[in-house]
Amino acid sequence: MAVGIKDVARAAGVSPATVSRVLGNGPVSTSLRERVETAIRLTGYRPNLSARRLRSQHSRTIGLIVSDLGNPFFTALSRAVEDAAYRAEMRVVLCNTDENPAREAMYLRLMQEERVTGVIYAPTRRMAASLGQMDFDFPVVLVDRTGPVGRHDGVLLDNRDAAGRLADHLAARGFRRIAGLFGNTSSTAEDRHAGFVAALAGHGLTARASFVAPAVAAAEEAAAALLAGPDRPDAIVGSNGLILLGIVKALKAAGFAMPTDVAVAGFDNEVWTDLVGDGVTVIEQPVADIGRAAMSLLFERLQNPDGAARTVMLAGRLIERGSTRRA
Amino acid sequence: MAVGIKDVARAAGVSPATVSRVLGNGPVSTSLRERVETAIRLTGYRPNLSARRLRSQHSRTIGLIVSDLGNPFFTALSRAVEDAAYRAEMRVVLCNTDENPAREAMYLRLMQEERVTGVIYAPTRRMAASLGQMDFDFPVVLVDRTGPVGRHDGVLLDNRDAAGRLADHLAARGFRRIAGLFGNTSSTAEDRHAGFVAALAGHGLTARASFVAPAVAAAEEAAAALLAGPDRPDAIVGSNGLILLGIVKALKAAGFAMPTDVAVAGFDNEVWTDLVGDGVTVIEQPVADIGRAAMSLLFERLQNPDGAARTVMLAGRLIERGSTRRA
DNA sequence: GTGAAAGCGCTAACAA
DNA sequence: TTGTTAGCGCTTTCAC
Repeated sequence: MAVGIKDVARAAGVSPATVSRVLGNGPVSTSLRERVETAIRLTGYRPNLSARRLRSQHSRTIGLIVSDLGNPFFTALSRAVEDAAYRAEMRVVLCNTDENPAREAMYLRLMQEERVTGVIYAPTRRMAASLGQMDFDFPVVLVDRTGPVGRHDGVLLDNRDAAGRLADHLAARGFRRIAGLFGNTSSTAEDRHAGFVAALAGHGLTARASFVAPAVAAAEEAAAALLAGPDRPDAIVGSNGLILLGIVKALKAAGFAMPTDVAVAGFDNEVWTDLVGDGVTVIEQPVADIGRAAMSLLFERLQNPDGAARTVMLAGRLIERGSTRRA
Repeated sequence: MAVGIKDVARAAGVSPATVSRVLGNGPVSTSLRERVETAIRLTGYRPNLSARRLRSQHSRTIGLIVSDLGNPFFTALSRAVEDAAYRAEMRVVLCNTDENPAREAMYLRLMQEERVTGVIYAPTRRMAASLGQMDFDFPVVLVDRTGPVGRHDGVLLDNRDAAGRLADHLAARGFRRIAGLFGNTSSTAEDRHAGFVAALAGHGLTARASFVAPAVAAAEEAAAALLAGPDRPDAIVGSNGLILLGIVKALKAAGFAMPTDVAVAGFDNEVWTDLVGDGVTVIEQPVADIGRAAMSLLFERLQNPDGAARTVMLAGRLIERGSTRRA
């Protein structure tokens, strides 16, 4: 059957404690360490992580709870987090909630049962509301989205600013009948909406904004309705990469060309955005920086559990492409 | 401090064993069960998974080791696997190796230490070669790629057939100077290469095939070289979605139009493929089916550990689009 | 149906 | 530096 620490100890002629010290880089003489290491190799011993964690009371595991792995933003984020964790010799449990609060709750419970060291978490708006009443035995760092004020650390894009710059850009290019599709599950989409509407108002323009499920199909449908309806917009904005894609698909299906018939712009510099037509104007997010910042906040919080909650805000970058060129 | 099973037992006036039975849906009278459940709620008790796993000797965890989460094929696969696991009340630990054998080895070791119930795994070609000498205490199901013959269950696209159909399609459309870029890390790319070359030979054509890193930048560079070199191909094929994207980007950068100057086709029906120009001809993989089949194989193997290794092969679907239309 | 007792595999505390 | 001992929090006998 499975070989345990005692078998290794016997094989090396030492006590289990010494084997344990070798495993944990504890103080062991070189000669014993070598004997133990050979014994480990010979027996094919693999330490049992459950036992280690139970005894040592720390899991060296961080939970990453994202809302949609089908969204390249979150896959990029995951990589950055995993990378940082790897360097810190920690494991990452990756949880995908599909913007479903029930799954979020399930995963939060799981994280508690796993006794994780910390969690990095992009909550839905609905779950963020309940987050205020919940207590966790580990620090939680929110990414991409906000939660109850002052309760958790967080890393965010400056969404209002970025959306405002998008609005300014469209207004400056002479577009006037501007519509926007925003996700209906995140604080982030709300913030982008607010920044967008406010900036347009500053130019004396009224935004035609609506909230949709942050998914390609839903956005495509909503965009098709906009295009078929009366008073067709001359520009449409999407609040994330999936929504933006839906808009572009709807345009294509309806046979509209991109800057000429309707201008398009949005968030997330996804690979396809510079491939379609003359490219789609987007706000690029510093995704890797967001992931790294979240990990830093988490580690700092572990050092200093009682400091005040901090929110790091990063700036987006406007990439102007053909889809908003003015005729 | 953290509340344990004993605290709950005390609060409910029962023994720890009874609380444990409630947790595990064991035989408990309704009245006691209710008392225990209230006590759990009142105390905010969360069972310690490490302790449960240690004692019960099963982790209810499956490991999913994929080679590139930046590849939509693998994110789609992950969803299918996670979905099936969720229904089976199992957890998934998602591991991304970035086609790096060192990371694969690290994760395989981790899976052993976690005492996972089973693993679903897309190995690099290099790691697949060493897989024959490795022994695991859990079943391994290979996905998308093959390993040592007869050693593990597996789920695969019928790659030779699919690549052959792509070749036939191009030949039938009258293309003659056909080049192909294939990934250099997977058995799958090899198989596609073989099927492609063989099918073209059947039409009396010689394929100009080369192997590149399965990533956008590498493919873009290789494609640019093909386009700039002598005897420019009239069609280029990419062996997966990332490579295909690189090819399309190179064409765009060089100012070539898609069916007219050079035809393009490849694997994976990614979202952008029907958006660029008149669409890119692709082989679509039944990704969700692949994931489900892998989970089925895994569960069946757990039931019947000694049966012969099985390989499930699924057919791809050719989607003809504008990028291979003949002038 | 319920409780008492043993022990999963390891590491931490203490002693030597 | 090394070994001995105890016990992390739970589930699983085994009695009743």
